[in-house]
Amino acid sequence: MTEVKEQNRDRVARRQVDKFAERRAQLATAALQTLAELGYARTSLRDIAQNSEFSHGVLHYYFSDKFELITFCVRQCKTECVTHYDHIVATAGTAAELKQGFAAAMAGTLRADAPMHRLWYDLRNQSQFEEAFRADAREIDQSLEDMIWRVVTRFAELSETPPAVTPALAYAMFDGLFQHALIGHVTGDPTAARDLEANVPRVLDSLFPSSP
Amino acid sequence: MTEVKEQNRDRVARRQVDKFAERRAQLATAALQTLAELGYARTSLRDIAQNSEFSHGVLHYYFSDKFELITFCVRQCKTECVTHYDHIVATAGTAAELKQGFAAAMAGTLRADAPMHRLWYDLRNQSQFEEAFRADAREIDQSLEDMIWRVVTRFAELSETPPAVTPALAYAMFDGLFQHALIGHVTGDPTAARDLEANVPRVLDSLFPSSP
DNA sequence: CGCGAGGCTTGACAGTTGTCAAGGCAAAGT
DNA sequence: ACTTTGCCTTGACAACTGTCAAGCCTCGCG
Repeated sequence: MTEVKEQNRDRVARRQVDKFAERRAQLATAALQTLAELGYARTSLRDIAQNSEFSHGVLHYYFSDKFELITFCVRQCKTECVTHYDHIVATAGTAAELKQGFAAAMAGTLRADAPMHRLWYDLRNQSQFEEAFRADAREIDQSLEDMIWRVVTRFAELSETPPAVTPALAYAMFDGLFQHALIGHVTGDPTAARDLEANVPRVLDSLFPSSP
Repeated sequence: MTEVKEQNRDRVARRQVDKFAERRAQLATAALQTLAELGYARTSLRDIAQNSEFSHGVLHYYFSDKFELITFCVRQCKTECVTHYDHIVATAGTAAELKQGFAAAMAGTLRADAPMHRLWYDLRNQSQFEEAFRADAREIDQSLEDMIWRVVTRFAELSETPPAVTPALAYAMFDGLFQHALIGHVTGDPTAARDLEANVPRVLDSLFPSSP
């Protein structure tokens, strides 16, 4: 009896926790969409609420303050960003295939998720001014570096050449490449994605001691 | 007599124009300092005025609105950023000297002007959200690209090897490199500047068809 | 000397922002 | 049927923002 009661209470509690987490995610999605559209500087809590189906008061029911909301958003942003290239690494059978697939994936996400990416750069920049964001931004940056490094090392395996750079350097170069393509793409350069797709293989090659 | 009068009036007018321009520059310097410290998102006109020796009303005497002030700042930012490497290009006598001088200059300005640089990245990011900044950001970006390209072509001359990349690609890579070093430096990584100085030569070499 | 204009301060305005308390409403529990 | 609980809305608050008009001070000119 008491046992049954407790079980019920547990189940209810768990359902509530799930629902709570679900709502948080839902609101975070609305927040991400708004942030990606307006940028960090111009996004208010009311803007975010208006982009969801709730009123502005809800945000303080699910998040303690604006920082917690945005931090939560950043973490969710990570999930969307990081997993993009891993299946390419897994499925590519040859070095050339990996190279081309990687370039195509970068150009693809540039075209498809440009607002998301510009938001990521915005938030990473904010972390230079706002200490509260640093830990999360650093964590995401690290997992992006890891992701790039998985591509590089897999390419090294397939082409049987050891890479000539550190993970950090490889990431810095691809990130610079991508960011410039993004700026071009967002500001209306129609060839930005194509140029990126053409440049990624060149940069990837340059990471290895060329011996022709 | 009328001639003398007119000459006087002209001189007075010119002096006023000079004084006007001087004050604008002075206020822009205060604004730049504030922006570099707080970031675009958190800088108000009152913050800027408090960082100068005037009151907040002055800003609307010298600038029509906030956008004009910040745009003016961005242009002034350019002047400070762009001229940094040109004397290295002019004075270097050998390829090795240029390579080392360039790396040292990058590491030096990273250490000395980190807040300025993070502001530049902030503003360039804003230009992805705020169309009003795009033209100026693009212009600065272009002159930075040109500056990098001067280094690269000079290096090509001195080492008698043609570069294997486009100006845009060269700029993207050095910019990525610098930006990651900046983030590291600002967020407390003590080796960021040293790593940058070590990596710049590698990247510079990688821009040329290596033939060992 | 008076006076007009330029340069700057002051104070106020309307709008926006993050925050939070009071309350409504429906579903679950008893 | 009554209460409790969780979820959400509403409305208000104080602080802050960009903007601008009114006025003060000072300097140079007639």
